[in-house]
Amino acid sequence: MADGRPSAAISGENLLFLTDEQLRQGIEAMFFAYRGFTADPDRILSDLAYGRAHHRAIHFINRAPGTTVNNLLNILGVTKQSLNRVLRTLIADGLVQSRVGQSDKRERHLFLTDEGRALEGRLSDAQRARMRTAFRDAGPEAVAGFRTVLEAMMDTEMRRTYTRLKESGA
Amino acid sequence: MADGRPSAAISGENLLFLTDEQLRQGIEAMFFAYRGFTADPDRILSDLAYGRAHHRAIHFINRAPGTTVNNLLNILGVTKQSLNRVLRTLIADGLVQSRVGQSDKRERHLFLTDEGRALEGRLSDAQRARMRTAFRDAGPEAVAGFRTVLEAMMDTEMRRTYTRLKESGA
DNA sequence: CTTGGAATGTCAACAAGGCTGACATAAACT
DNA sequence: AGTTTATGTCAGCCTTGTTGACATTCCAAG
Repeated sequence: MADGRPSAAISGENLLFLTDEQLRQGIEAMFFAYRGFTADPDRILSDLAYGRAHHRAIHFINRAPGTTVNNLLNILGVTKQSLNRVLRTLIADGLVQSRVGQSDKRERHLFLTDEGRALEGRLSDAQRARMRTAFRDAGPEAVAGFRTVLEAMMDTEMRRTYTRLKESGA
Repeated sequence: MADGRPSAAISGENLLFLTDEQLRQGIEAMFFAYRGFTADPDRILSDLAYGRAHHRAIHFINRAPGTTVNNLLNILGVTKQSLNRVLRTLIADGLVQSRVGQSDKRERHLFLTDEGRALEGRLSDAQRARMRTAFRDAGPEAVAGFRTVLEAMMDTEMRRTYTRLKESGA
């Protein structure tokens, strides 16, 4: 618990690697970087009376058009009631379209309208711009390391979801 | 905006580097990893009727004992009113002590009590455990890249704060 | 020294977005 | 057919963000 001392997990080449202080720096880096990560879309959204929750819904509907509410729930990791509130406003505002499933009429399939896609574009452009600058400044090897660590930090469940999306994408 | 195409910023060695698809994977990795990052402390906190805001306050008071409310505000990036509510409960519960400044009586200097330090320990232990596993699995070079990218992703202001904390720590 | 403004922190009220509970509808199983 | 399970919606609560109003303290100009 005291700083400077190497922490519990020491094995092989990691002798002087994982001090509590270094872990804490990693924690704080995550905290401050996440603020930067969300800052640009947040600015756009606040002008529109939307929040981060709307952004997340729009992002993943764009990523997997026709997805069901239930599927979106698993990706986002919130309750269906919470997601529903957000979807309701997006549908009312004409950014998202909800179609009753044909094989299973309990399901609603979600799509972005043209207007929804337009906002999605604005938001991703802003977020990608920052990511692009950061990636370029850091260089390809740093980016590879960045992704490796982030993947290792996810829960197993989320890593599976992430991987599935990744492979469906490219 | 279409995937597969290399994005705007192309320069030198980065020829095939920054496609929109890769940037989007970075964005999604951040999203899913941050969930994992906060999951363990969140579980502990929910048993105690505290939230992430309490965790953040406790973390940085521990990191910089005697800090003022105003200073904490700049670190956390929320309004003083919002922080104040959290601090009030922590003080009422005896986890944080607030002392009126001696040179400037408007200021309140914040300290963790023994009980506060105990909770801080539980929370950081949980969060560090995950970070340690991720770092170990990823290896030292990946960790270096991880930190480089995160730093590049911060706003200038936050990067300064982060660096100041980092240098005061080790 | 006093007075007006700036800095610091507190209290109150509101909004976004988490949560659980209750419920309607459709499907599936016995 | 009748019960159980899955999906989605509506209502209400809690945390934590926000702005507005205010008390206290400091400091600088007169």
